[in-house]
Amino acid sequence: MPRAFLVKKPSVSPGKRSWSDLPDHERGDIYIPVSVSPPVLWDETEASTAEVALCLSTRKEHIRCTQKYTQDPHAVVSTAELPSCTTLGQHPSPETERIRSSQNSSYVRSKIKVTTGDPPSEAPATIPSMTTGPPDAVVSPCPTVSAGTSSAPTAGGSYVCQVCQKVFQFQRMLNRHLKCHSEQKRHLCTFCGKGFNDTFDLKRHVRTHTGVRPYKCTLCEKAFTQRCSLESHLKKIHGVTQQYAYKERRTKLYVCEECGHTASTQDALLRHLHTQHPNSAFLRAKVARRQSGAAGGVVLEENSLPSSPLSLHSDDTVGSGEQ
DNA sequence: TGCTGCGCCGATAAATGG
DNA sequence: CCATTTATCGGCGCAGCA
Repeated sequence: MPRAFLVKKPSVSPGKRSWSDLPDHERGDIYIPVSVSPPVLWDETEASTAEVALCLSTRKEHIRCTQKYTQDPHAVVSTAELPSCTTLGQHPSPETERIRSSQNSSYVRSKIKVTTGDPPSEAPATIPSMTTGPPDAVVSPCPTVSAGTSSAPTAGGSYVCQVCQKVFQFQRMLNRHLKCHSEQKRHLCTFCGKGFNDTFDLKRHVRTHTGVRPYKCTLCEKAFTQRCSLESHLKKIHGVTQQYAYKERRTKLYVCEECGHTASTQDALLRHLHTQHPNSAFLRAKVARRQSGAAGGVVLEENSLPSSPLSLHSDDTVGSGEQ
């Protein structure tokens, strides 16, 4: 999908970022952590999170740590052999908390994409009130309000975002798009406090903290957090181009975010979880969801914490595969 | 049965480090 | 400069709900 509507934004050195010096609208979608505390879902049998801190003390150290084990064939093959820094859901030690807080200033960086379509010169952090759109298009409401109150599409059959004037063919596309303008429904990383509009985005991000790298190169020992990174590596380093049709879905990989273990089927992942992580948040969430479904859809607070990476597990690796 | 939200995926931008 | 990492966001499948 071409992204011609994307434009570059002047880079800002993350190490020099001073959030207090920036107006809200320039902070973009970087969440300013208020109180980031992980849920109490700790597995006492797991190793100390001090090792996490050691791995995450700086970005450089973090990379060194993850690369060290990703280049170690013994480390990447078996999930149980992964370093403890890949384990989620452990009680944060003071050291870990210190590292996390330090990361807020040195690790998080702005990656704001700006859409074209004649947006306001200074995109405000708060969504402006609705303005008049093109006469033949349905105008989106303020994203901070309900995104589903637009009427049916007009003869043009288009839905227009009033923030950036982008046009969508379907209302649900517009609703989805409005999230990127909204301050609501942020999914917060418990490691660094960064916010995301999508749980999957948060899940991917958390891998940068945990060291989980599900996508492993079969030709060398490198591993990656994102599939596209692996495909890029295969193409550039090994000259292997994946043969996929345009928009063809790759084989789904079921990832255990507890340790990075991957499975080709949901059943295999569940077996792994039952044997290796019987107290995992994912399994607990699965049980809780079953119970909540029986109780009328009440979601347990523990599994609905938006800031918890563990909360991802409830719909994470299973996700659509469960659907 | 259609609508909607959620989650996943992929394309791609941008930053980083060797 | 290039490989890699990380982040953003549109597209889409699926399940739940009215």
